[in-house]
Amino acid sequence: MTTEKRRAPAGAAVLRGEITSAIRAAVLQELAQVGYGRLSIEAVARRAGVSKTAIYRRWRSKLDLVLDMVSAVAGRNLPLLDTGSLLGDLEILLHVMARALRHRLAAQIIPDLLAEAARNPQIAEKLQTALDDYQQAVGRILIGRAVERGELSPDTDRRAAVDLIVGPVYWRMAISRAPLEPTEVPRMAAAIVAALRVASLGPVRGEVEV
Amino acid sequence: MTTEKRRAPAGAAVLRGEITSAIRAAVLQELAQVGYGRLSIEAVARRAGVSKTAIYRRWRSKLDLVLDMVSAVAGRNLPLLDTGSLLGDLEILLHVMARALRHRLAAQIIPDLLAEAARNPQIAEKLQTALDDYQQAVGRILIGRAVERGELSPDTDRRAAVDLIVGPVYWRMAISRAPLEPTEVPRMAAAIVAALRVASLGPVRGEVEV
DNA sequence: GAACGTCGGGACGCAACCGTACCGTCGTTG
DNA sequence: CAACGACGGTACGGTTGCGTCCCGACGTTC
Repeated sequence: MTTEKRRAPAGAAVLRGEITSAIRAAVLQELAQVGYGRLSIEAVARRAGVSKTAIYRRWRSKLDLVLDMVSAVAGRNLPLLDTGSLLGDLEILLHVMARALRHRLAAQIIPDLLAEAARNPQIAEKLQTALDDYQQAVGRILIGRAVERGELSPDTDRRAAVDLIVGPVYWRMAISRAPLEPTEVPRMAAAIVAALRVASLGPVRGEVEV
Repeated sequence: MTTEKRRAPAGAAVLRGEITSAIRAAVLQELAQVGYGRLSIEAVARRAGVSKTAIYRRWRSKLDLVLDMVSAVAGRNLPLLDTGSLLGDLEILLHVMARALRHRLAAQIIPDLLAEAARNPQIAEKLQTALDDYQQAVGRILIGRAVERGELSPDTDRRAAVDLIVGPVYWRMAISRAPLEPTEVPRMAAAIVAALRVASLGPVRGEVEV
């Protein structure tokens, strides 16, 4: 046995990036069109104009493929401008979310994967992690700044705050699927600010009589 | 040819209700476990302990089956108590929604079907109709009453109001999938009331500088 | 109590997809 | 310029599900 040095792969023996990109794009299209449940490697290959082998060489399975794409997208940060006021920050966040959800692909894929996450532990982990990061970022940045400025009480419940912030836009665009005009954003932001102020005051008396 | 009267089907020649129920239950279980995309008649039959034929005799196809179940569930009304105040009404609505979404089946099936609706026109029609009804009911009942009481301005945007009301609970329970403690409901309701008051004031000046 | 007629069940042909094995191709490296 | 070695593509067996057809079973009605 000779312990000879392996030559580094080169020439035609190297993954072609164009093909990898084609596969990624095809996956997004398929994901939007048929959802994760019915996503088939064959269809992806067909759409990408590529052989199945090309896919299996890059990812071990369908799950692997999707997980990889999720982490690629979900890893992005959330670089929000600091406008100097909770209201301004909120408007920007809402605009960013609305713009993202306006894309056909995103508006179909995100709800689909979130639903899938409820039953697939692997996807759930990746996705919930990303989601938690996102929510924590929103909480830390938006709420944190507002607290520093004195706009909100320091013991604001971040989770509850995030629900109030993110819920309405998501409902409107991903569930109700009605367009959110950019002109509506300021009003929604103002409403949310009011909600956050009240929510940060702590528990409210007002039990419902049953 | 004798034009004899047909005897009405009777005896063993009649659909057995118990089997229909078994199928319905099995569909819900399967829908929750694998989603609409991967829902298979065979699996439903297996789980229900029934033959495929039994299913095809009742519904023409998978789509038919699901559509039928959707309309059965979605047809329900929303009989909200009138507590005399927007806050009280809101608390009840939130409790009702939270309770519904706490059920494992509902929490899995609803987001799944909503995602599916985005790509399947038939489901979309049935589901969006139900959703619109629901939203209109919320708008008409909750907002309408509040307007009558003078708690909100008459020209409140109902769609925007519904987003503010329904979005946060849905996000918390169906997307973020964190439990919503009953004790949190009053605070959330109070926050939403504040948001609605502000939102009903009409457009807000406060464009974001970019 | 016999005839009726739909019932549920099993089997079938067809189609789609999974994941793998093999084969000729091709660009770089030494 | 020749040898290397991973590349992309085709072909394959196995599995699963769809929707249909035919069969014996069975309870009511006349």
